[in-house]
Amino acid sequence: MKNQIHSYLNRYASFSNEETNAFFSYLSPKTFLKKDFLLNEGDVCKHKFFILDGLVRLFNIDSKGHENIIHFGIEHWWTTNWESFITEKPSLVYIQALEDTTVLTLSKENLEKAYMNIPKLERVFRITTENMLIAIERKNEFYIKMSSKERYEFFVKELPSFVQRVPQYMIASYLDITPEYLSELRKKK
Amino acid sequence: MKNQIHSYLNRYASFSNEETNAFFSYLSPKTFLKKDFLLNEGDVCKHKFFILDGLVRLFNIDSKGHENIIHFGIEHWWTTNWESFITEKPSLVYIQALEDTTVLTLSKENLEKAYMNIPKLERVFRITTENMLIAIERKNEFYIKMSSKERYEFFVKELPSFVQRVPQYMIASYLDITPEYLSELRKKK
DNA sequence: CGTCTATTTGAATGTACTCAAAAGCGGTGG
DNA sequence: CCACCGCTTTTGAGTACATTCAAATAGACG
Repeated sequence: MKNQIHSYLNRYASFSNEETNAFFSYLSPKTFLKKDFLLNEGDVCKHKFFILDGLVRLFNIDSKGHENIIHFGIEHWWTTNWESFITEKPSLVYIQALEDTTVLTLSKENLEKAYMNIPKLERVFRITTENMLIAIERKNEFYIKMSSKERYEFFVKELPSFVQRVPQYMIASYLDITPEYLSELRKKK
Repeated sequence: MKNQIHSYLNRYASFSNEETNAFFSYLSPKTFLKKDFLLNEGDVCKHKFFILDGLVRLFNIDSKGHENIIHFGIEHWWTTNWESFITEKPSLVYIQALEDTTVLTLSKENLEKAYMNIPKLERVFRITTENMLIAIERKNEFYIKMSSKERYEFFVKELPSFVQRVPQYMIASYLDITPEYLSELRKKK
């Protein structure tokens, strides 16, 4: 698990073992059971989570009481509510484990310390944030142009493991399709 | 114009006049006439542009020959094709001036030099990239939930200056509405 | 004033949603 | 091991939202 962190850091700058260890010391492992919340609506999101094992969803509940899934998170991904984490305002979303999930937590406090002690980290996080930006924009461009059917087919093709692990109505929510209509689409195909 | 840059840099770290000047020396002004392209599809995007005055659009052309506007850029905003700029792959999009536009260009080469000479810049760009990420996610969440009508009303309310300066069919494109339907919506209202 | 571009209008169509109800499926207790 | 309960998925009818295509009208600019 330290390996994963080491290779993550060394993608965009070179870190000695000491530096990796220093960074690692800011992280602490935590386990959530299925249905546990990593973050509740209304709370300030004080951590980034590096998922070692498991699956989470980030969602909100709208004025009609409907859950809207915004992201999934899976092994080897960082997940957090960026907006709340950065602005330190109460979260509008929930993060919930869909399976028993083990994470490394990185508190905002520790992250700031880490930036101070290992300035090279700024570069790593600058670059990985840029990459996320690209990924989000690319996803948007695809999704906006696609019909519901195409979105679903794309999802199945790109993320087959999610199709196995996530109930269909949650996939529908993520793709902004009603569960009824997704069911129809699957039949037609 | 150096003021704008100075205040931009000092939002997230403190820069001396010397450092600001050093950064400024990496920038070079350039003027584009209305309809000129800052970036062509197929070219690698080698610059970030800080818009001093004017208005640009970033768009692609889909398989049916339709233009799809992805972003607008306006005074005091940075604009670029992130994906091409970062990956150095040919751009899938165009950036075009909708008015006569003056920018400061920052080449990727110069930006890398600047990171080397003024490491604090990593922090500034890390933070501003995070802020962009938040802005994009927030926009998505809003837009996904909104009907065409709501999207248009939101746009008019949030960005009234664009409504003045951008032709209606381009606003339709940006909001993913056909120009015909946007026309209807405006009538109904 | 004429030409080119942008906007509006209208009819027909398609895509996706709502609501209600039925069917399927998995786990739990008897 | 079966029966039941709760949750997920499917089915179907009716409807709303938004698109396509074609054509008319309006506006901007030389």
